[in-house]
Amino acid sequence: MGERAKRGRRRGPGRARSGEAATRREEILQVAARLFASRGFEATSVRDIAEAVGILSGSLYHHFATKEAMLHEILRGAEPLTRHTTQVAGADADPETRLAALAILRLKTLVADPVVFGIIYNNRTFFRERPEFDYVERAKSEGFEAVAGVLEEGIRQGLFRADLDVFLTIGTLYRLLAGAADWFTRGGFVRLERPPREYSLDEVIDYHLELIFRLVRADGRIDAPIPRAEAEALLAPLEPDQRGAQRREVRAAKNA
Amino acid sequence: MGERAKRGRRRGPGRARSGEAATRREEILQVAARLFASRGFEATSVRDIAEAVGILSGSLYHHFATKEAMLHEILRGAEPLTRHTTQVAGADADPETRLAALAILRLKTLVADPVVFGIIYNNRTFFRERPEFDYVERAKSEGFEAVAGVLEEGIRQGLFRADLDVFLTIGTLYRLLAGAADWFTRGGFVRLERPPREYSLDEVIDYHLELIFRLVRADGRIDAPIPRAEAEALLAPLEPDQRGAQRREVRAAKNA
DNA sequence: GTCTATATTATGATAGAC
DNA sequence: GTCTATCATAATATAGAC
Repeated sequence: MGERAKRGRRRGPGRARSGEAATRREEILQVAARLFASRGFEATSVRDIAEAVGILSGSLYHHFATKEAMLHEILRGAEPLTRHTTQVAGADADPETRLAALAILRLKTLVADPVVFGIIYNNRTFFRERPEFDYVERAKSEGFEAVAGVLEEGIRQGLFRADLDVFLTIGTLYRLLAGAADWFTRGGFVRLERPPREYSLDEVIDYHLELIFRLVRADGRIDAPIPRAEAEALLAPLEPDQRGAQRREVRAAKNA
Repeated sequence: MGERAKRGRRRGPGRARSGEAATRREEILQVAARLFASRGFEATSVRDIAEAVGILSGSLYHHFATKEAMLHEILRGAEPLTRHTTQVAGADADPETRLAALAILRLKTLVADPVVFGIIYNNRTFFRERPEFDYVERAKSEGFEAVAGVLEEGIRQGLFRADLDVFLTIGTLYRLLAGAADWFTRGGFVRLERPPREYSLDEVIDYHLELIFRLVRADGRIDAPIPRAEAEALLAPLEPDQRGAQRREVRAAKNA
């Protein structure tokens, strides 16, 4: 009957963090996603989700066939990153600009949707051993290969160090940015005696661009300007990813 | 007797993977630790552990009061790292050597005991929200402060960049090394079309030292030699950490 | 030190009333 | 779309025999 017809409407225009969900179904997904991200998928029970939504566990099965089905649907939120990564890697710009754009894209996207990417990050051993979820890994390696192409081009053009280990570097960048986003978003995995000041996403991006370019650039080019503005321009035409998420650009983190 | 005697003796004296356990209790702890590391603490059931040990779940409670008690005991394996970090940070050597030593110490230790540190890394949200486990975070921040002192001294001496953000940098280093160790130890979180070659721990250490020094050093000092040998010398007098773990020094990883 | 047996609670999931 | 009620299974944990 009518209830299925609503599925088409994924999201309303303004979807803040825990914000308004267009449909009941979406609301449940958001609540579940937050729990999966913070406690882990397996550690979250169907009853936890139901309770957080304010209904009984049995009622969830009116909306979703299984707990896993919820997760699959939540994970679709990660698709744009893979698509955008391939787009940017193949864009018409010099390798430095593309590399910067890829890093910014990644950091902004992970931070813009901390719930989805937190789930991916924090449940990676789970995803790795469940064949039903191997598309998660596949998406990652797709982006990985695209970035490799950019690095290799930069090396050929003499922009990046000839002795750069492309594979090690991309792996490092991915872990670096995932860790940074995780830290920035959630704030805090260390309680310090001298609590540090807060950081804006902008500062965090600059810090990591500098790190990346120091690591990657050929000798003598280390002081060249980092093409951040050009990189942002490359990203501008991309479909606005997680709508509403961008607003949080000036978030801050208290701990490390 | 015959029928139940079989069950107990699942494994002979030569027990696969992570080395001989002196006592039954230790053997159980090792098995449990491996499961906690790979599946997560909450996702591992007492029955899983018992089955892997070769006994019934009820029998575990002869050795341990609760599942959490096992985890607490396993986590004690992480104490040496904190102790050694403080020692090295306060050692009599220039800040560059100490910084290199701290990075090597951390990477080697995480790799030498991937099970314990894998548990810490992969269950960090769990630890964060359980007050009974907050000593895990406290240990981390203790090391954090020690490393901060080294960086600050290096800045004062003009070895490191004056504009270096100490807090951001240490957080980044910690995440970087934790991620690297996780990747190196477990091999693989991406399946690539062009599978990369394997890496020795030595190469991985060199790669990260170079990254760290490129990030941290004052302008003009980037080509100075990295004091790896001196750093290793600083580490030599430390008590040999997890017995038997050192042997695996030349492990390799297939994926990223 | 392990077994058998069991208590208790929590889990994912279903059926049918409203 | 939610509730009530329930099932089957799995969870952590215990008691006492051997």
